[in-house]
Amino acid sequence: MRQKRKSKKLIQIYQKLYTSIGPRKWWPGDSPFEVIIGAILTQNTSWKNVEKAIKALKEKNLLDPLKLYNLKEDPLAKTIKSSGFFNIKAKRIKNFIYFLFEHYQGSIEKMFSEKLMPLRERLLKINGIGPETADSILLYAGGKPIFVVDAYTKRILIRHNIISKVANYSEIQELFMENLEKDIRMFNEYHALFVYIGKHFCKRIPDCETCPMKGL
DNA sequence: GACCAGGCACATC
DNA sequence: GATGTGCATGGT
Repeated sequence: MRQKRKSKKLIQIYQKLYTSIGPRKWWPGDSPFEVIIGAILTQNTSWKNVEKAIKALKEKNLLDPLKLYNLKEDPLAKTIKSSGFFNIKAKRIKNFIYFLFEHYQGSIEKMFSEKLMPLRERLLKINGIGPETADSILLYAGGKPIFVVDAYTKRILIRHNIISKVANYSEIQELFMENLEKDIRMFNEYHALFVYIGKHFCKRIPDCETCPMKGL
């Protein structure tokens, strides 16, 4: 498909999803820091289980960079137990916190004052932060124009014959970044709408008949 | 009781 | 570089 057609197609899908489903108001969270912690906790995990973990952190008054800096890994793991993979996620949160203090004196604001791509490269060097987590942090916590790709995005695009089964993260991301305006608001909604479609229609056993993307 | 969920790192070939 | 596996809880 030529560039212009691709771009038209992607805009068409977005408009269909937005008009039939409406704004998703993502990311649920009271602060950029909460969004970052949520992004790590939701790795291969249902959001319901993540919400419980975040609630537990709030109840212990631990949802704060310095508090987490001073908290040992073991009590952190116990607190986020409901999110699954709790030992490894406790490590990943601590890795991010150490990064935040090492480079930005623990300030989320200072971190996000960095330019998009240099910051993305730095985030990706943290053990436990991969492309989806990094991009979620950049877009939903930092308000930066980057397109987030996830398992739902890939599944939906494969089923609509827009990408091949072997397409990797950066190929899928480039499809959107190179064919759409770098519009933060749209990137925010677009990914959230894909998650909605993935959860409700484009499941392992898909429900294509009532799916808003039917025919696209 | 199997299967899945808003990934990632690491081992092995 | 591609493919497989461990990490773990809670909902359907």
